[in-house]
Amino acid sequence: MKTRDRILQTSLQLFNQSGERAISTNHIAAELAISPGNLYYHFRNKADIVYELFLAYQQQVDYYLAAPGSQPLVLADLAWYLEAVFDGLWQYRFFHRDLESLLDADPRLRAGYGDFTGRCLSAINGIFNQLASGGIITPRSEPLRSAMALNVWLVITNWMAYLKTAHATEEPAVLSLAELKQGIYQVLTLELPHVTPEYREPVLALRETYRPGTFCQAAHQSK
Amino acid sequence: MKTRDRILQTSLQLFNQSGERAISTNHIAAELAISPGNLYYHFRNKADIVYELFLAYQQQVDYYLAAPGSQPLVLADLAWYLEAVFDGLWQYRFFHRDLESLLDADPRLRAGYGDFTGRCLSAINGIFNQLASGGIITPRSEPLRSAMALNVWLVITNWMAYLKTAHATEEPAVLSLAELKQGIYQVLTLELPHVTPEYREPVLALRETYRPGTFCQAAHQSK
DNA sequence: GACTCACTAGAGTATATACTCTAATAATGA
DNA sequence: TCATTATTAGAGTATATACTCTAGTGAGTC
Repeated sequence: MKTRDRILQTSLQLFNQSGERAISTNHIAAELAISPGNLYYHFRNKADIVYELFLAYQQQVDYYLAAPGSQPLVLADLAWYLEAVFDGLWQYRFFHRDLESLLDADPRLRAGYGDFTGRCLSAINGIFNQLASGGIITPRSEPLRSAMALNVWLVITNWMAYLKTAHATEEPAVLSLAELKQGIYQVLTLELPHVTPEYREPVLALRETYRPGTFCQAAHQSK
Repeated sequence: MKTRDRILQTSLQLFNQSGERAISTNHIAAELAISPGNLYYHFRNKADIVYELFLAYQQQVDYYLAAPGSQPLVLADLAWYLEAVFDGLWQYRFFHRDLESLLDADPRLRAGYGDFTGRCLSAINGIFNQLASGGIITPRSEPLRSAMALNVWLVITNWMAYLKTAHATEEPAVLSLAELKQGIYQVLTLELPHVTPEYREPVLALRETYRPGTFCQAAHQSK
């Protein structure tokens, strides 16, 4: 593996573990057993590493959240979307911790992240739309759908911080992918009132899969 | 005003402005035109300042979110609660930015914040309960009410980060209390499906008050 | 064999950070 | 009055951080 890629990989791992704030370029170099000079040969500065990680994050989420087109969605699709988003969130989980400082340090990142959020929101909106076509949720007016999509986004992106700050007993807080995915329970709680009567039972059953305390993560695959 | 209080006040102001990460004890001392030694005479370390600010934050929110007792609530009460919570959030807005690092730096804060969140969640839960008594929202089972309360909390505590990261055009992002309170629009969107038919119109009207883009903030006072 | 060039080591720099120490001054109370 | 205590200034320390600079090394090419 090329040094440049190893730097990205190790940075991501250390950032996820301890937060970007706590990890210096010297830490990264030390972990890789390379010299700081070597690291700075491959990256102009720390912000460039973060930015490149953002691009990878963005690419992954964009790919999985690709517009569902115009075909109606079935329930398994909903589960699949949720799993995919939480997977992405998990892999780049350092990112949503003090995002504000990251954006303050890099205007490219600020602009890129603004666009990224916009695409995510309209993707969620589109998914709502196609879930309505599939008869799973009742159709809503556009402004309401947008506000709902934003709420979903707010719950998704804040769920991890909640777990690591309000719930954690350990010091520092550690987290597993399974715990993170309990956030899906919260998202489905959010959508529940909008589910059509005939789909209420199946959605409740799906939701139950992610109930906090339940540590069986069934594989929800489709598509 | 006593130096100790001036340190707290200025720290809060600078933290809110630029984030705790970017503000050193030397910055605080410089802003106050006192010596670093003087600052450290009043506070053992930076974490102690943060902790004391947390105690004030906690006290304020606890006060305003005090259990609504057992009397039913009217719509104005709901508006009042939302305004109060967002006011508290605004006044100590540095806090929910990289909260994780703050908790990592101080075990007292971690423990205190865990309890605090618990109290907030059960307060929200209780408010739901009394809104149901007041005929404003339809009664729900306890587990559903808890999950709803958590979603409300997640939206509230993440709304500011959303504004400052996804929406901001300036660099660094600045924010006004009025913009922040547009988060109430999101919270009411969340509660809308649970509102009883007879209260749907009034709640929609209240919600409209906070619609993003609308910059008139009517004073919602009661109690 | 000389030359190039991507890559690497490692010492070093300027600056910032959290925090300490000593000595001086102001307030207080007997 | 005078001693005690609270408060302050200001220089200083140890450490960390992001980043730079120079001097290579080794694999390939003509």
